[in-house]
Amino acid sequence: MSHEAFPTDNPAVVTVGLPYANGDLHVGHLRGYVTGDTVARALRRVGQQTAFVCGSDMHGTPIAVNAAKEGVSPEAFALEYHEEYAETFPKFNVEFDNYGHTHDETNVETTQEFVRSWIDGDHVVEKEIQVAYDPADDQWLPDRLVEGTCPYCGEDARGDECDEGCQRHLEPGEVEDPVSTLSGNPAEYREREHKFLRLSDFQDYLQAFIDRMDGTDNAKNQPREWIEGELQDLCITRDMDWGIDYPGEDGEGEEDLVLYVWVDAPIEYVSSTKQYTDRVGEDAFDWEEVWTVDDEDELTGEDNGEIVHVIGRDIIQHHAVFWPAMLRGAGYNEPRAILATGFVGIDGKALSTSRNRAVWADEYLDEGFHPDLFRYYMINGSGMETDVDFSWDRFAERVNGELVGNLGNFCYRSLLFAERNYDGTPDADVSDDVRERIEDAIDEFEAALNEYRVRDVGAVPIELADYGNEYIQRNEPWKLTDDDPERAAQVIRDCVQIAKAIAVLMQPVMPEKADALWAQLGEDGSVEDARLDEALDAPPATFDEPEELFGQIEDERIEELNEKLAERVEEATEDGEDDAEEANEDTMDFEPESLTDERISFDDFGDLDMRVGEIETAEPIEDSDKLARLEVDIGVETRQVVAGIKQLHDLAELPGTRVVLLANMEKAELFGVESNGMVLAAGDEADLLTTHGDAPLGSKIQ
RNA sequence: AGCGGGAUGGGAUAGCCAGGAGAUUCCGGCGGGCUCAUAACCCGCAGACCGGUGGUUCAAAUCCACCUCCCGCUACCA
Repeated sequence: MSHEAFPTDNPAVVTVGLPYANGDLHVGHLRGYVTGDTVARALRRVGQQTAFVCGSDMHGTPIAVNAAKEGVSPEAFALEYHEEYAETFPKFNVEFDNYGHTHDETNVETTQEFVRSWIDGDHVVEKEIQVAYDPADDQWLPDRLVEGTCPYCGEDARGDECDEGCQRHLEPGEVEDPVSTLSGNPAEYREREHKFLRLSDFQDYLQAFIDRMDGTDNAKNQPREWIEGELQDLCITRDMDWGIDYPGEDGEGEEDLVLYVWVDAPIEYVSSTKQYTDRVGEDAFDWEEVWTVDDEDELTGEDNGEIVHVIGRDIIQHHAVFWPAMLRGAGYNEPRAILATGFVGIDGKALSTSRNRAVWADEYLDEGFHPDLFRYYMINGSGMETDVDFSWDRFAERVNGELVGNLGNFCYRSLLFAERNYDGTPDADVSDDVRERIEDAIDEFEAALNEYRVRDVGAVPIELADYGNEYIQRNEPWKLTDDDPERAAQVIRDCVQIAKAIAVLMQPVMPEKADALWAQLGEDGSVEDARLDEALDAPPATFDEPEELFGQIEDERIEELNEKLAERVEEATEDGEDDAEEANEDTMDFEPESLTDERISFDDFGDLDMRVGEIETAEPIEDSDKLARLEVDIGVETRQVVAGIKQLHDLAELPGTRVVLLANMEKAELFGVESNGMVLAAGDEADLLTTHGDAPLGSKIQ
């Protein structure tokens, strides 16, 4: 938009959101890294100097908690995952120029420099807040280090959110009956002074920034609510040992405070670029040309480097609000674009690691599938912004149909025909039509990249192969070899040229397969080093017999994989690690109330007039969180009842459900609606009582 | 609840920002062709009036309003 088209004279940095070193990688993570890698490769294709950097996110309370559970240090715990990630990414052809982590020396230094800049610029304020504290262990308990009871719904809740109950976000100090996640000791709240970054200092700046930033619609629009409203101060410190020390004034009295992970996490983008420069030298890539601003007043000037962030759509605010403010406060450059990808689902349902409804990175590779197939599926499956569903069925369908049948088949039949009849590229000129078609493909590649239409970038070679199949079919060179050899040579020359163009254009999405095709054409080196317009240069006059680029995935394979996945999900459910129904998780920790000692007489029981009924209608009561208005047929008449079950049941499914109704309950009026009776239900989840058989409506409970 | 994103032939997806001849591609169905090629490839047909209701316009899948359903975010979780 407001930016100069790629390639620019400045270097670019492409980043992907840091993986949190807390668990194995699955296809959901991989989508982002593949997208970022493809963007970086495509930028290089058009001649943009580009560094692709990332690193592991090592800090934060979840890692501290999980490390404690395993009895290892947070650093050792996180490092293990860090190394796993560093090894896994290249296996998916995600090749970072530098992959660091937030706990390394570079990031500690850079982060502290940032914070000092904010302090010097008077953007940091101090405030007293309530923090949970474990007096027995002399331990502060920020964020998830404390758990207790949700003040809103009474469910067990973590310190930061009511994760099992009402899903509400909880402020520090809100959780009732707090206990330490680490020791289980009861906790108390204490006043504690913390540091805050005054985001409102950057309000005007952010408003201008969001207007000139490029990227996906969600990334450009979602932050507006915050940026155009009142910006709260961001608490940037935590009472923990694990993290980067708050630099403070002369180190006095601040040594027990570390920085909030969302402070040092994005700064790793800068640190990782620095490390890249340290390794290759400033002449090869100068991090300062990208990250620092030559002229403070010229943020949008042409001298600044191009920063492109690829993230998941759940961390937009952090990258489009906090991060630009952090950069600005330290005198750094701003992002040119933020690309927020959608989520990945499995077989039409949400991916769930606890239920093991996931396809793991290692699993995919262990099954022997080529990484480029996965990359293709993720990039070409749908637009970057929308959620994409992964299923082995679809995977096989797309690989077999689009890669094997279309792209692979075209290249194979063309090169094989060329090799058998001409020993390589026929001696003829490329026809004008084909030349123009390839030129169009190159133009579309560049245009799509400049608008961050990554899917369209990936579609270019496929569409070219489509054209190729059509072209070869229409001209039937196999009929011409005898009748019109010159014409046959011409057609095959065109086809070989198209195959070469495909190799160049498919490289960002399928780098390894592109190289394989490149080699089959008899080209030297890697297609990675070929410029985009080399797609039009003549291929070598001779090359060897080609091989099939992609192999069919058999139906039996897919059946196996589906079964494996289904079994795994079932196992995870049976093991009770998690359950099919959200609510069942509560059942695990459920402790029934102790029994009442007081006994009642049979006559007392007889006072309760309970009847079998059937729900006829169920509709929500406006302005109420829980209440629903039910009409229940109890044989002799139909009763209107108000019941607190709105959140706990799908009202649309209730009509037809048999229930037990206390008919002689005193009448009540709730939210202006009369309740004439009471529907019996069990527990906090209001599990409705029903009949086992088919007792007629109106039957008395006795 | 507020904000953001989405709802398109049987399934999956594009188009919407820059409104215009009853809409893309893939899978599936039907009918042809070809045989160089991995039962691949090519051509043709059937099938959606583009979540619902209104509005703007000569013209709307595309703009506006309201509604329904799904997903995300809502600031000191990562």
